[in-house]
Amino acid sequence: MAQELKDTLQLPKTDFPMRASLVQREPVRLAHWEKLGLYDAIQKKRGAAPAFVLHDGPPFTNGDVHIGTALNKTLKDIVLRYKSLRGFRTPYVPGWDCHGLPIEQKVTRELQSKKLQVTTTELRQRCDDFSETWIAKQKSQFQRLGVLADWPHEYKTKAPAFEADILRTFAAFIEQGLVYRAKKPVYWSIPFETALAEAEIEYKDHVSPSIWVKFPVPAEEARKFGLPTDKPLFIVIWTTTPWTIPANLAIAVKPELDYVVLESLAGKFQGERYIVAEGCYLKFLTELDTSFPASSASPSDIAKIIKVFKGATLEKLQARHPFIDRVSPVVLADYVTTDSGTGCVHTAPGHGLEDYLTGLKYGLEIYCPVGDDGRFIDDGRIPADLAGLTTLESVDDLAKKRTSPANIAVLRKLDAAGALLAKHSLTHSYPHCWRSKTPIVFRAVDQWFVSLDKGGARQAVLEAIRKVQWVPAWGEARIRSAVESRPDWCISRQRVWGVPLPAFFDTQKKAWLDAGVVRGIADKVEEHGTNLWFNASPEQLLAGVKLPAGWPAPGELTRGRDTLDVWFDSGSTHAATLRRGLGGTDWPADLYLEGSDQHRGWFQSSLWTAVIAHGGAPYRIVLTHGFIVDEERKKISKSNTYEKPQTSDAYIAEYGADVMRLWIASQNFRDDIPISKEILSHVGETYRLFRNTLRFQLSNLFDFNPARDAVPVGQMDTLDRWALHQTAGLLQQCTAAYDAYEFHKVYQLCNQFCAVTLSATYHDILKDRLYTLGAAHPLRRSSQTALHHIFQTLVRILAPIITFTADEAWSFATAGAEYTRDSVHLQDWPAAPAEWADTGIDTEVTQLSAVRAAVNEKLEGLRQAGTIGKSLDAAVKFTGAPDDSTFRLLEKHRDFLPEFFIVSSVSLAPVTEASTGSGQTAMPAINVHHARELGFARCPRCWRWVPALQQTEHGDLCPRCTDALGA
RNA sequence: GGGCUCAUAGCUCAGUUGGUUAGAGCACGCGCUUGAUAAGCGCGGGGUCGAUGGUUCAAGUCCAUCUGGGCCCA
Repeated sequence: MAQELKDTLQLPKTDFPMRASLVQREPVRLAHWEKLGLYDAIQKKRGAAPAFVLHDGPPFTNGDVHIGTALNKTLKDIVLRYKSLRGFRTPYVPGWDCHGLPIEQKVTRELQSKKLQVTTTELRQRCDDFSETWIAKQKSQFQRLGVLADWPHEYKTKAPAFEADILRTFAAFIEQGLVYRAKKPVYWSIPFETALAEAEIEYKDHVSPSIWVKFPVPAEEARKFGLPTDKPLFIVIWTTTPWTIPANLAIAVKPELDYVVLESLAGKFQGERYIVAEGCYLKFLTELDTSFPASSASPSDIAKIIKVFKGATLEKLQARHPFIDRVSPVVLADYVTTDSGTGCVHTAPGHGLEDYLTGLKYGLEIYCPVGDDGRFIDDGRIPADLAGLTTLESVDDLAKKRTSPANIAVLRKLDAAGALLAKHSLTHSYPHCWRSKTPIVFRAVDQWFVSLDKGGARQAVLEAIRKVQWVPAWGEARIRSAVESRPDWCISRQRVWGVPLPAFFDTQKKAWLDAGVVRGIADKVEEHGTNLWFNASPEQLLAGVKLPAGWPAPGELTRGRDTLDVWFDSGSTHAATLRRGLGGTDWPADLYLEGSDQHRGWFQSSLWTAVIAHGGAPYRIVLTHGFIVDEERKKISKSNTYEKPQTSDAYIAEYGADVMRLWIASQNFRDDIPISKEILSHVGETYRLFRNTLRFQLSNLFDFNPARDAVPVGQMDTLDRWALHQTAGLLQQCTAAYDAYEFHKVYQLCNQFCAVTLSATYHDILKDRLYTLGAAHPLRRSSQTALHHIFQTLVRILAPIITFTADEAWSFATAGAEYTRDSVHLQDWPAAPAEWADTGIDTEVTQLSAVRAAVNEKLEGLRQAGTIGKSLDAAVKFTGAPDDSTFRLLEKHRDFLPEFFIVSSVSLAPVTEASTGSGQTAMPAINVHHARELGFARCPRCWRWVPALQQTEHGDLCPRCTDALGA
């Protein structure tokens, strides 16, 4: 009997499964899209539309896609899918960053472990293979995320055409006279006679000499700077690399630090005065006199402070080198500390990066009297007896903890000059060559640089920055400070896996570099790749290239061995893709979207190359995201407890792509982006909310054909019009959020909309009329019309984010099947007709909702007391003043109230004498009872309690159900 | 150490130009329903708005300092 009645209801029906099974089913949809040629179909559809070009920052091709990279690619995909729905043509050419040390190093280490010796060409080939392998893997991992892209037109920085464009960009730099050659200190391996990168350095304990050296301050200098002149005055420095003393060109002090003139009162240095930082003088005294402070003597017994002053006052004081006849001026540097040494730092611009930068600032020579072989060069400026001595500590030296010949000789010189105040041994962490295991030296070698100020380049870049829209806005300050503070760009690397820097050298080792020649070589590279540079002779390389006047004959030249900084590769991506119009792109890009670390990286390298070579920024908008952190907001790679999965695939395998995409959308990505099991499980809940919301709508539209059954908005029911009004609001707010790239707002808005507006309110109320009315009842059709519109709106709002699920729901809605030839991603962004908006209805329903909440509160009391179960068991009675606004509103919608409150009856009792007095705004009093108490009977079909049932062939039914059955 | 940046319920987010008892969804707890059912509904508890000091009649909101994160430098 009950079953028979149930069969007369219009119960929801759909094949759209409640369970998503994303992990299993997403790959099937991917294959379906592949078959449809979805990317091409979207491009074709928008073929004539204005373009929105997002230029892809290429991921480095040396490992699996990290969750952070997945975040980046997914954000790009969300942006593009949204823009595409909005009607833009959205070409997306993905890129791959292929060159660089990490790959070269991995390959080299692998070769080493196999004890293989290979040629440069072979090494490069293996790097190429390595990169290619990861490109294939990463590509499938990106695709698994649902990233839609023009994979056939992808760009690779190692592709010959791309490499040629890098060289052409470089040629533009040369042409403008920005490229020059100068020395810069690098890590240097003496046994291999090669520069090393940071990654090729191993830090190990090392025993070094620790020496205190005094630099005389001539009396006339002391006078100029207001220092006492009656006794000998020295500035004291400390170092652990005595061999760099011959290259000393300055002494650095910290401007805001206090310094003292200290007079020695005892021992062999009695009567001498030393300048050291105040914070260092006690320690310094300990070094001078080993009996202090172990003895009972107080510091004041062995030294006294004559004067105290700020470091800044010493700037440009000219001290003297201890054993070479030249000055050593005092310079100011912020990195000076009192942690070790004397606060007066020995500065040799040719032997240290900080020293080098200070040297540049003060116009000091980048002086390096040490050759490729690690030996002092007889340059006529260092003492002749030092020439030829090596700075290398042999394996034997290291074993016996002996120091290098160069160190020993310099120590002797210092001692002979009376400049050596103290000498000890110090065990500290020191960089060693990863292959020879010997200590490295810091040594200035010739490098190629780009002048960033010549021709006003820096100003032009700063100007270009102003014209770009930075999101968030602080990005502008960040890149500005990076651009303002960066020194000239060192573009040469002593590496193999990269684009060769096409310079030639004559027999005198003079460098030859010319824009036209570089272009000529670029043309050859475009055809043959850069292996040509490593394999061909200079004659072959230059064959057919017009040499500028004055160049030596090709036969007298050798080719340079440097490669270009990989930032030059990445800085050329816009030229090699957008300017070539690859995949239908244009220059400049509308959008660059990367992590905030790229302000100093790719955003900057791209900006310099674009401004210098092409006169403007390569992007109109730069959007940045933060970094992924764990539940404690610590960087994910530092998670200490256990090895957490960090690859995209590991998360996909557990949650599926749509949940991961929804997680990404849920986060305000401008800040740090936390990830944890808890967060993902909450996102999973929201995913189910969205899925079930769509499913409810789908399942209740099973018999609805919009062409046949749709009700014009003007004839729709009040509640349905309210729902449309709400939907219009949702659409308007979500559109604004998408336009501002604030996807987390879309997430919050949709969440609220689905949970509150729909599930708890609209859908819940609708069930009665959808299920129990006759199929074609106008009210039922009205609601179905609204559901249809809402579904169409919601599914498209969600489509850029949960791409798989939205497409799946779309297919069921339009074709009644899991897959169809059409796709939600080929549709247009929804539009809310003006007639959807009805502020009057919205205001009234909002007011009624407040009453509904109060009614629910009362019902809960009955439920807790065990009087009623479902709200349909209840009858509600309002008692209030007839002129009360709420009461009047209730009267106006009197017939609609039972349905709205989902109860069986609502009665309104006006009380003429306002018993409560002044209660103008007071809610009418609410009384709830079981409908049975009114003598009502329950209709077995619709479960509502009514005053009387009627006999029908289906048994006793309420009048409405009788009508519905046409009985 | 420096530059930029973040800090509101267990989680993710709102909090307009400083103005009543700081909001939402989810999660959690207690029920209901069994005609969205590995679903749905109702009610409820939960925050001294990172800390301290200041400006103000009034501060989550403005200022200073600090603490703890993040990115980039050193």
